[in-house]
Amino acid sequence: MGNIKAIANGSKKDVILKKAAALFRLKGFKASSMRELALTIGVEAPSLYNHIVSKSELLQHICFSVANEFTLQLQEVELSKVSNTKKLEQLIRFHIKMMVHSFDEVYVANNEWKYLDEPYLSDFLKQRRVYENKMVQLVKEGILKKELKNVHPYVSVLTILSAVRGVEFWQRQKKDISVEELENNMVNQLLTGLTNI
Amino acid sequence: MGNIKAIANGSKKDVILKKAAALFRLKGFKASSMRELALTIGVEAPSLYNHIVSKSELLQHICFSVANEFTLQLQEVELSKVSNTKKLEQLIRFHIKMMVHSFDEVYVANNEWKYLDEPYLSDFLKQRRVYENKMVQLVKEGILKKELKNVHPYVSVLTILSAVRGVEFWQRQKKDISVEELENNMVNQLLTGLTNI
DNA sequence: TAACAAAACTAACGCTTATTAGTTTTTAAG
DNA sequence: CTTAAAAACTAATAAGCGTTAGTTTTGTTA
Repeated sequence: MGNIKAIANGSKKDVILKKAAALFRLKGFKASSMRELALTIGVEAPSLYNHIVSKSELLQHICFSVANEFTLQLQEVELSKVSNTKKLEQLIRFHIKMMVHSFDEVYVANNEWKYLDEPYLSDFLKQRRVYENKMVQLVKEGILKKELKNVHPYVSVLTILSAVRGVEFWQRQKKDISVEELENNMVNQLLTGLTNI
Repeated sequence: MGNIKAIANGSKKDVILKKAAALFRLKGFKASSMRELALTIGVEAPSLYNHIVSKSELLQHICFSVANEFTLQLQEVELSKVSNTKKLEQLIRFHIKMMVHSFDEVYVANNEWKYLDEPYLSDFLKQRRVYENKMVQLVKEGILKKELKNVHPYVSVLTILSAVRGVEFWQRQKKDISVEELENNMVNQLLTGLTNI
């Protein structure tokens, strides 16, 4: 039929991973068939198995490469010598940028992780829990330093992490607003609110 | 094997719908089989078809009953004679309450609507678009009345609607914080922000 | 050009799926 | 008790799934 075109500096597996992320995002992991994935690549389904181990492996790779990117960025932010408010702002901006530039992958990690097999499922959830707890810690410290209002730290983190996922909807009608505008508006609403006083 | 126990004031179909919402929420629509649904009800899979038309019909019913509840509440809020800020607050609180009290159904409507068949899929998306646009209008008016900051209305609505979905995470560890506390904290963060000044 | 490895192909397997057909059991009314 | 309807059952179907086996084509190096 055809053959898998490797992109510059990327293996054929990378091509499969990219197409898989796009398909899984669009149709969901369970509703995406290996035959359909192969079709978007221009190859027969069994040919994929010369490059990958299984369908599950694709999901694992997508979920953990996203999780690792977030974990890495969090570690970097934690080390930086700025206020806790600024740290939270940096994280919010990073989340938005990830949603914009790696939309398929982030969406899949956010919405399809439940189809991970063990032990990957437990590992993923653990990594996410650690991430959340570290953000909660940032908020707690910000409150102690009087930078932040006396909010419930966990609810605050949960609100932030959910809010940034709203970029998903922006993806569909990105025409009339730039990434910078999106980012600034979202950061402002989360940090300083919507109302005048 | 068994038989479907109708709950007080509800048909057997209602029982199936309730169990379907719970299963679809937990495993996702595509990964939920009619056999497994039947098992949770205590009946063989083909027996379900004495009460329902198809698996798709279950999803349609769940999605549209949720969508209609939100649409109805929005109409009520629009008619009330309070400030636009208060209208938005009422809507946020309603979203949180729905996430708390009809979690399975709202989650399914939020996350599994893509598996709706046509023409239901288009109808659902249209109804959601209308809902979003009406919220955008509330924000626009609030800005004109100087109640609200000069934010980008669409980004603001998208942030609010995503943020309230964060209640999903609260559902897993609801022990150490009450619904009221959750609701007040989330409303405050969205309307007045996280930072001191 | 010969030889070897990589990667494509076709065919098929075993399994699961939603759903239908046909039959038996349960429930409710006269 | 009889009867009719409702709702359960068993068995089976056709379609789709991820994946494997075995074979052929393609690409690379000597």
